Amino acid sequence: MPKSLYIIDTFSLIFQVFHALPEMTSPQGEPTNAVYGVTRDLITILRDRKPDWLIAAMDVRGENKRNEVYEEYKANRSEMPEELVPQIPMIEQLLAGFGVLTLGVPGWEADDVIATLVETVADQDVDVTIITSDKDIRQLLGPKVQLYNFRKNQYLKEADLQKEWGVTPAQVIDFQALVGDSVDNIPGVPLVGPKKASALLEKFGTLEEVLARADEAPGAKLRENLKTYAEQARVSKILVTLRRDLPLEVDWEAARAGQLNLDELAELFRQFGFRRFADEVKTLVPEPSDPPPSAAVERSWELVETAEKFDRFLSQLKEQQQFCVDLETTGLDAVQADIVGWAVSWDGACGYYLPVQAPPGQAVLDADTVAAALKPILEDPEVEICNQNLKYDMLVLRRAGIELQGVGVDPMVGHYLLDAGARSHGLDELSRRYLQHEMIPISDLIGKGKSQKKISEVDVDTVGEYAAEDAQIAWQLAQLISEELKEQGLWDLYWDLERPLISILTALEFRGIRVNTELLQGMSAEFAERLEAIEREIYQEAGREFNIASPKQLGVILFEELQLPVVKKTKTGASTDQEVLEKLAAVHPLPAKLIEYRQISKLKSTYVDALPELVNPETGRIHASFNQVVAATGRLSSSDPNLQNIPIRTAEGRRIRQAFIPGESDWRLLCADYSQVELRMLAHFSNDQALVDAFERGDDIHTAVAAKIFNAGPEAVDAEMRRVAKAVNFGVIYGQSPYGLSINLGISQTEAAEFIEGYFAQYAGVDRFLRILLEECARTGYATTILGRRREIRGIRSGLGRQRNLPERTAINTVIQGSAADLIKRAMIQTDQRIRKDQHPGAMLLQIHDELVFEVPAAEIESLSNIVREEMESALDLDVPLKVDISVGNDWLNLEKLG
DNA sequence: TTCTTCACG
DNA sequence: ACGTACGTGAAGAAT
Repeated sequence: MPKSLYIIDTFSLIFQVFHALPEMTSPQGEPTNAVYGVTRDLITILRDRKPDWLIAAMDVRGENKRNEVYEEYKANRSEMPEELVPQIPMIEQLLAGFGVLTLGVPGWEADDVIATLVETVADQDVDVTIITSDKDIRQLLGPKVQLYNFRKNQYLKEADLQKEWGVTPAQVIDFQALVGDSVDNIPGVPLVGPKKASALLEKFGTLEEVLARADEAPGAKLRENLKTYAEQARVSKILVTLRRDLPLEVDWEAARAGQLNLDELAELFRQFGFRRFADEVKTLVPEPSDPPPSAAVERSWELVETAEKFDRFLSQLKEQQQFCVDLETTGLDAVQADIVGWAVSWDGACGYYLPVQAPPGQAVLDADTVAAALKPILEDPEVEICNQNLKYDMLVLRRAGIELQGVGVDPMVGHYLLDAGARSHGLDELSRRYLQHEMIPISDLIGKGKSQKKISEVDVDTVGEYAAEDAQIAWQLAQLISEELKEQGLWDLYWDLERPLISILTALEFRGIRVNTELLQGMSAEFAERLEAIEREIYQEAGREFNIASPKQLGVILFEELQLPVVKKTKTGASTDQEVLEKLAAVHPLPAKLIEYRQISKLKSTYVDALPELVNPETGRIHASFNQVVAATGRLSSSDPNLQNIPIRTAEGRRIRQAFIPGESDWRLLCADYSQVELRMLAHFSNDQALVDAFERGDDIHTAVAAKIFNAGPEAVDAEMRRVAKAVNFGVIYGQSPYGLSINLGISQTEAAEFIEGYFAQYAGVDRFLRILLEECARTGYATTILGRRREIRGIRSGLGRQRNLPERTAINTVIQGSAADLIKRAMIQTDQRIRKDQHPGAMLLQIHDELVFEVPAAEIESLSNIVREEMESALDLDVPLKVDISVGNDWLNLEKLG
């Protein structure tokens, strides 16, 4: 059986699908029709053709070599359509996800790459199919080479060429040289089209023969042209001749078709909004898939399970200034997990595993002995320790009485700075990406589903191999990512900001926050009663019982049975969200009750009932996670539970805050929040005089802006004017559109547009800043914050209208939100340093984007408040003052403002 | 697992 | 003509 090679003429395919398909957009609003078309075609090829190899030939930027022969070559090519430009990188990601090898040679065209590939396999038993609509490539046709046009679903073989052009593949070049090509601006010979070219070549055989015997051609004008334009025909021939000898190294293993990265594809499809492809691609992976080639470094590992081995290990470890520690533990929750074993590596090549828990009959080290021996090393600030997600290990160690000091490079956190928007910063993904190494899945050890084993029940050899691999790979990644951080100018941001934050977050999570569970249980009972009462009223109004929590069933009640109007739709049906219910409340009593039900039920299930479940029985406190690598803007996020979204906006919800209390009765909570940080950032960046002045005077910023846009004195600003100004202020930070503002304020789009115009007229500096921001982002491809944190943003248009698309809004918001995140991170570090230097008993408990919460002995409120205010207000030196408001109380609800 | 809804800055 | 502020996490229903 001959093998089959499919080669995609990538840009030919892209242009075809782009023009064939209607406009489509991703959930983010980026155009996706070409991406969609390419996806569909790739799936079709892999599913229906099952090629052995699949290669995408690309044009690569660089001086086009054909221009050296003929300046005008492709001179009349128009620019790529605007809607297609952002789709090219998306398609590149897609090809990578499908595991399609892409090949290109700078300065040469995809056609030449294809010709070279065809030449490379010419003497082998390989059938080649080239996916293209390009006629130039017909010169490659042969007994084993065919072309395929996807849109026409049409193959073109050697024999078809004879029918269509009346020439043999060997004559294609001469044929095109005579005919020319207006698309590529190849001149050819005037008066000669396909028909005449075909006739001439049939009679004379070759171009040279045609030119030599021009006198024998029919027609006076034709004879003259063949002589006059002989040289032009020869140049044309050079232009259309594809190079078959480009320097091309083909990695045939990488070119093997069907090596899909399903995780990556799933993520891409989600991003692009291609729901139906997700399942389809799963069927394309041959089962079982062969593991890809292993890492470049030869790795080995040793089990350290006896006292003698441990002594030898320890003396070696003491020599190391840098190493990686990875703990295997009994659980995922770091503040409840015990150590099962220690994996250590200091060169990526050799790894060690020290078991302290194992199945009966297997030798282990004594847990306390190991911890005691390692403690001084881990607590030596001169020893640099790295690991993937080091915060986890630090938390487990804290519980074992060890406070790790020398935090080095955490590849996860480092990678977050390199590519904040990456789908994953996980070890598996980084290993694939940086080391081309597929890691042992944890499920190989403990299985999955309900038959999962505990890791302490798995034999030490199996766990050891797995654990040592983790430590070794993390060590290698730490080296590679350090280098890349340095190359990209992100090292200082890592070392001075994110790295110290790892320790701070560890301490904060370890400490946790005390919660009054009795109070919450009381509220739960109260809410339960109220829900029952509202439920009865709802059933009465609806005329029957149904599941109120089901948007689908509720839709039936509202829009079919009660015949209320559909206000807006979701993907799956009529929307029943709060905005809709508020509108419907005007015409029926039921929606108002639904709003109340939803509110109480949300509070009960998400907070009142969930929080007590998360109280750690050992500490009586909640130890939430603060994640450093989730938010693409640089913010932290919180989970298990999310303590950054505890209700405050409604009186009913705010009551939940009463349950958050200091750890001791004579302690208090102290909350410090930045006043208007994002608008201050905007003022700083834009240096807009009016805005800066307002902050320097200490004006209420919304009132000041209202006065400006309504052209009134500040004393004349009423509540309504201030409300409008506040919405406009928020809008600026988000890259507002008149539509968005009109919805927010409940006014017409025309009015909204006028407010926006008014704002930018008064604050011309802001207008200028935003234009420059977008211009820079379009040029560099990144939004960059005040401390140099970067987020890749694709799809910024260079035209600078005020109507902004998603990438533009994202860019604006990322710079502002991200800079505010930089600010508070630095404030956390400064404050933490001061607290430790002054040996202050106060402790940081929470960070909520622009706010820090501490607990402090009542007697030390003033001292802590001074530290916090000073450090927060001086964390960055901006062109506007920073203002911090501080309040103190016995719980998180009843706070009184200080000073 | 995905969708809808809603809590926060 | 279309869809529309930025960034998160969690619960419950539907798939």
